Amino acid sequence: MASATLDDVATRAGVSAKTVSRVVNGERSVRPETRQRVLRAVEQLDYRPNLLARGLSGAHAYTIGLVYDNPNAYYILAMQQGALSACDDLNFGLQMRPCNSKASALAEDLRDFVHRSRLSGLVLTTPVSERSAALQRLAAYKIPFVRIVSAARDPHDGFPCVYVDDRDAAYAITIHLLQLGHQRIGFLRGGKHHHASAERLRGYKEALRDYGVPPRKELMIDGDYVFDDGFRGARRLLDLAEPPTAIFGCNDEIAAGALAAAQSTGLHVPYDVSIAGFEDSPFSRHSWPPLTTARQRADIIVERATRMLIACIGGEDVENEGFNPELVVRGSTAPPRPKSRQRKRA
Amino acid sequence: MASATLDDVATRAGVSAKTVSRVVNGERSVRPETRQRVLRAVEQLDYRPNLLARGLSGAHAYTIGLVYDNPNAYYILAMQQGALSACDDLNFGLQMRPCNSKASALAEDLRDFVHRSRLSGLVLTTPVSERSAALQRLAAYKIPFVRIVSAARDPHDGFPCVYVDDRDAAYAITIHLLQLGHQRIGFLRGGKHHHASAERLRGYKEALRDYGVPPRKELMIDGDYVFDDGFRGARRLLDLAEPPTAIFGCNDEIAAGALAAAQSTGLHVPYDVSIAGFEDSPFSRHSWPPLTTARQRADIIVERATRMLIACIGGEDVENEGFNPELVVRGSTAPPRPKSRQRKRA
DNA sequence: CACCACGATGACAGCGCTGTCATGGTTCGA
DNA sequence: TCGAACCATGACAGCGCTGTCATCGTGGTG
Repeated sequence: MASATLDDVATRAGVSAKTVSRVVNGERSVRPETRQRVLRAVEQLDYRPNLLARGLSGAHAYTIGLVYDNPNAYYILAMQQGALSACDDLNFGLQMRPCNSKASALAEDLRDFVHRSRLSGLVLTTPVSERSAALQRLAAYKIPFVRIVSAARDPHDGFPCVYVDDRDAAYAITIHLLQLGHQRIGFLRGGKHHHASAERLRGYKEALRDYGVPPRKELMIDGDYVFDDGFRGARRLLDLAEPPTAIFGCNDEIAAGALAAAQSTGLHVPYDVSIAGFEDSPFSRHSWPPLTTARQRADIIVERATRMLIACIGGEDVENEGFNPELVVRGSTAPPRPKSRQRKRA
Repeated sequence: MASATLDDVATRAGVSAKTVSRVVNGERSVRPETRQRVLRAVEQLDYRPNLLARGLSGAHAYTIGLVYDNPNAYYILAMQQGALSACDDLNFGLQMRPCNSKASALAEDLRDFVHRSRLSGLVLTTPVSERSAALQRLAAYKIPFVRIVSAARDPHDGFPCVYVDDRDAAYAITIHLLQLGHQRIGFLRGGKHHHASAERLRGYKEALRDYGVPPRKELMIDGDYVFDDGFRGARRLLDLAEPPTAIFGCNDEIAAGALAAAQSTGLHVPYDVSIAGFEDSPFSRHSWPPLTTARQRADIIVERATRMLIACIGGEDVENEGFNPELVVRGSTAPPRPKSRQRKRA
């Protein structure tokens, strides 16, 4: 009924409880032969360490925190899934924590969160992971963390991270639009305080440059990662004297807003205007037409980050790792209408 | 630095640790005067019980589990928010757990989850809360739980619950459509194994009956709570010889699918066909046109359920409580076109 | 060969709390 | 008036684990 304890395993393996503890925690100084005996006993008894006891006794609770501040439900859920799967696998607990990344006392809020539950460390997702002052403070508090950032390359700044090349994916999307024949491509930017949005903007600009298309200020519109800003931004673009023939939204929700704006104006997507998003959230699959976008496997990315964090906590050296989102072409992008038939509204 | 312990509080209040424990846990037998002294000390030291120690020592871990099996990200997130806010407030921990409600060993999976973390109890959300065989087993395992169910009235079945009157809300939505002048109203049903979907269907039928409109088999289509089924179902409805002038989707995602189907067929919503959803998820606000729907405050409902559960665990008697979703009218519903102009496609 | 360093292991205390039981004081009824 | 019943409180052990330190055996070194 009650699950096996360290002592049960120790008795069965003919060693002391402390030795079992050593094996379970992957400490070095155990003879391979002893280790084998212990592992066998662990398996036979289906032993699983009691997180409560571990936490009470040890220096930390063998539990990590997943910290997010994001309006995107699908994204958060995917991240939770990824973190949960890593934690389950490695016998760690998981605390999920929404937070306010703009709070001035962010680092202190997180510190309290960590101390209260004696957390072993944090996985910081964007945009929390981009508040560099807070990161410094967390490091000063000796709180281990792994962060997920938007960068083309390993930042090599001393903090472990998983980096996602948003620039590259935005570049690919823009190239896709250019290859379809679009020359006037609107860009709806998301969250100024998200580094990812700057990276995506960069990818967009670099693609234009490589195709010899001059960037135009009036085609780039600021906003937040929300539907309404996508809607408003797209309206502004479509009301221009010379409106864009394609719109690239900085994430799927923005793109969904743009799609709604186009439809509310009587335009047909993709015939009158092409629309692309970013993220491959269900949004992009569940609109009509479904959105061309960039697939980001948040679950896999966060699972990786979680494993890195737990390795760090265990004192292992870890290497930063990069991910590339991939282009997903769906029905919301098509070649522009020939000039003569442009701007015809239903 | 390190936070205060029971002993610190005890010393300050001039009592034993056990007495502080009694006060903190709301046990009866403490003199009001002593209680006051202790509470003052607790406040002064900003004492918060250590969940790890509590769990290790006590019969349970002062932590509850939130169990869900739902494809709807917004819904889950809202529920998490609600549970978190109650737990934070009451010094309980929270474990969030997706699960497979169709698993035959559901009760045993949950039991293992509870035992492994020594959870104090579970909040069961739909459809997990509707697997009555599993509920019986959980009760037999002596696992406390509070469930959220779809019912017009307190079920009085001995298990505590929060009940949501889906029937009533579906009735209101259908009446809204009838009052606009619709006579042929399609119904896209969601998840057969969700009791809520049966309740919503019931509300739909009862509204038709009260308006003297005969229900028609061919206008009610089965499916799951997913976009694709909404899309396919709506296509089937719109392809009928005499298609409906309004479609009621069993949740917002289904309705979004129906919306996409209508648009993909060249129909204009709401002029050619009205569409209503259920749930008030961002989906319903972020489509074009935004969806008429029924607002369900999942966060508030789950917060209430969580408080009930914790009260139960503390040995208090609790009363079941009901919630009514409310009708939200948006742009996706309008009077049907006059007969002569119907079925004109763009 | 004596000595030391080091690797492998175990004994033991204690993390912060609650459950159990004991204690002393008070109240109540016969 | 006395004992039973009861209330308020405290002493103490122990939940399952890890950190610290002690112990023992081994191999290398001068």
